[in-house]
Amino acid sequence: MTTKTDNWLGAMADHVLEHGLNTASLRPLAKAAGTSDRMLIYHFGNKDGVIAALLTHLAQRFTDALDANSTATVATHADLVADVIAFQRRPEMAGFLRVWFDIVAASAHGQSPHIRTGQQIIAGFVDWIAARLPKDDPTPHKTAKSLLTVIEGMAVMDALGQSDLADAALATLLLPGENHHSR
Amino acid sequence: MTTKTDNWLGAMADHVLEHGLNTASLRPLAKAAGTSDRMLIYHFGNKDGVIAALLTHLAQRFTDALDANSTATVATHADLVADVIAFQRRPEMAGFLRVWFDIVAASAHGQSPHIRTGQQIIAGFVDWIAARLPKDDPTPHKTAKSLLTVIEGMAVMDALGQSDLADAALATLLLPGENHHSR
DNA sequence: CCGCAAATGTAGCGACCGCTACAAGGAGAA
DNA sequence: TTCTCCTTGTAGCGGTCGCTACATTTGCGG
Repeated sequence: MTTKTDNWLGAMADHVLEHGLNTASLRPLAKAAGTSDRMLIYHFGNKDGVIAALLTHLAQRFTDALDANSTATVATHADLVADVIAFQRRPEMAGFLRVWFDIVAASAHGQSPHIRTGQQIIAGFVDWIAARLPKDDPTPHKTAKSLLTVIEGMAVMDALGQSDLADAALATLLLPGENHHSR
Repeated sequence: MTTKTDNWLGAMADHVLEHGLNTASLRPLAKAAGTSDRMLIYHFGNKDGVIAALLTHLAQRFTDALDANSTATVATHADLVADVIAFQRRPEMAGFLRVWFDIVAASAHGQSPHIRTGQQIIAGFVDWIAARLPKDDPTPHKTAKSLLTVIEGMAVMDALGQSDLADAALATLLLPGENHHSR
């Protein structure tokens, strides 16, 4: 059964996806959940408890969104990365991207719950990518990590309104033909 | 000559590099600058003016830090990226990284001054990389954009405490030998 | 010196923050 | 019913926020 606090978390997550995580405060969160700040403190202990619960809920939501978009395996690394980027650029994913960079920024400031959630999301993302890699990859997990790093870099460029720069990276890095210098 | 507000900006930038940009408020900023919130509002109009001035100052500082670290050209893309990452991982750059992700997060939320500053920093960074590329690169600017995208992805992984993941990406993406699937 | 405008200090406003004291429901056990 | 404990509403505390009204000082041109 879904508990009352679970319902709250769903509504609060919607609010956070719309308005941001790091600027969220108790009274607006409570209003979005149809309750009061008094109750949030009562059931989660303090604001940190609310944020921690929200973070795990959001991580679960992101994993679910990935699985719901579970495409078949693709032929090339470039195709896979292009698919993921196209997925991230869908309008309904904009909220996730906003919250994602809120998490990354908080992690850069050393906030432990955010770091843990970020690692959790990364781990799920790596698995999801590895499962969709061409079957002949001898080290799919390692390949997935590399591709995800590129994807994150492209997401940064997208956030800065530099999607063209992200696309250039995709073309240069992952398409055969032009290649790298040896020593 | 350096104006009074310039001195303020330097001190406020120090404060922001230490304590974060998005959580900065007027009174602590003023204290760091040796003045009062009253004066910040008087000389910059409002808080947005203070932040905007701080953003351009910080962008200039980052560019200066890059130029001060102006190494010679390197032999391979992997070497160049590895150098940049080693540079970003130096302890004295930690504040910049924190502020950088504050800027990225704010950009993801659509805050125009942050987006503009982010683009400015990216542009300077691309130029800096392009100038250090092996001389035989036919399209150094384009190559620099791709490498910077990887660097940003690695920086995200670093912020999340996943430096090993970043290193794996560097090894797989930019080292010759193992390579990519064709269609 | 005077006059005046720029610069600065002091004090505080109204709003929001996280959180808490206190009392009142509300449901189940005796 | 009555007792008890979990839950909830009301009200407000002390603090910080961005910002402003008002008075005072400072420095410069005449």
